[in-house]
Amino acid sequence: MKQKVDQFELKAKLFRGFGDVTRLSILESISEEEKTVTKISEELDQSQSNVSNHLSCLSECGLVKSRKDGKNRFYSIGDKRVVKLLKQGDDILSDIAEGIYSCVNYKK
Amino acid sequence: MKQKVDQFELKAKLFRGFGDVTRLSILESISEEEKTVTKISEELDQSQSNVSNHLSCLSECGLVKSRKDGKNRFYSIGDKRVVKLLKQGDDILSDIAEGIYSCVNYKK
DNA sequence: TCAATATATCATCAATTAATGATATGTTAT
DNA sequence: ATAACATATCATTAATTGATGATATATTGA
Repeated sequence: MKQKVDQFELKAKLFRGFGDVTRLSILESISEEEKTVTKISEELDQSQSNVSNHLSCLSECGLVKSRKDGKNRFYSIGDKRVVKLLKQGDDILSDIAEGIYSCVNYKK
Repeated sequence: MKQKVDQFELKAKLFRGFGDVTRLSILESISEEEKTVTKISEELDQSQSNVSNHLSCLSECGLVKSRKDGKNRFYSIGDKRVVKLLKQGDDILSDIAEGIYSCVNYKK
C-alpha cells in the first residue's frame, strides 16, 4: 500500500504539470511546433523568467525537450503521449465544462 | 485568443483535480468500486472531513458521482474517460517517473 | 424521542506554489 | 572586446490551496 501511495504521489505530480494555466498554455503552444522562450512569453503575455522557470520545470520532468540553436533554445513536447493526454482532457471537458467552471474550490 | 485562454483555464482546473495526492488516491480508490466516505478515509488514513471536502469538490466538477443509501453515500467515478485518463497517466509515468521524482519545484 | 452513525460544511491555519524583479550566463555580430 | 540579444537562475513576495477541528445536518434503530 505504501508503494501505491508513492506511485500516486508521482502521478499527482505528473498531472500537476498540466494543472496550471501558464504551464498548460506553454504545452499547448509548443504542441504543434517548437518555439523559443521569447516567442512563448510574447504569445502568452507572460514574463520571460516566468516562462523560463516553467519550462525548466517541465524539462526536468521530461514533459518537454529542447534543442539549442545559437542564441536560441527551441522547446517542444517530449513525448507524443503528452499531446494525446491533453487532447483527452478536451474530450472530457466538453461534457463537464460547466461543472468545472462553477467549481468554487479553485480560483481559475 | 482570449477564448483559448479561458479554455485552458478550465482544462488546467480539470487536471488539477488529478494533481493532488489525496484527490488522486480517492479517484483511484473508487475507480473499481463505489465506496463511502468513511471507507475511503479509513483506506487513505485521512480525516473524514478532508475526504468529504475533496469529494464535494470532485462531485461539483462532475468527476465523481454519488448515490445515497440510507445513512451512507456511495461515491464512484462519474465518467469512464476519467479512469482512462488516469491509466494513461501511468503509461507516461512508466517512462518519465525518474524525471518527475527528481523535480524539485514540487514537493510531493 | 434520543443516541448512534454517517456525512457535510466551514472558518482557520499552515504549507505550497506562481509570479516578479534583479542578476548571471551564454552567444553572436560589429 | 563589447554591445545586443536570448535564456537561466534565484530570492522574495503574494496568492492559492490542503488539512484540521469544530460543528451542523441527516438517517436509522432502540
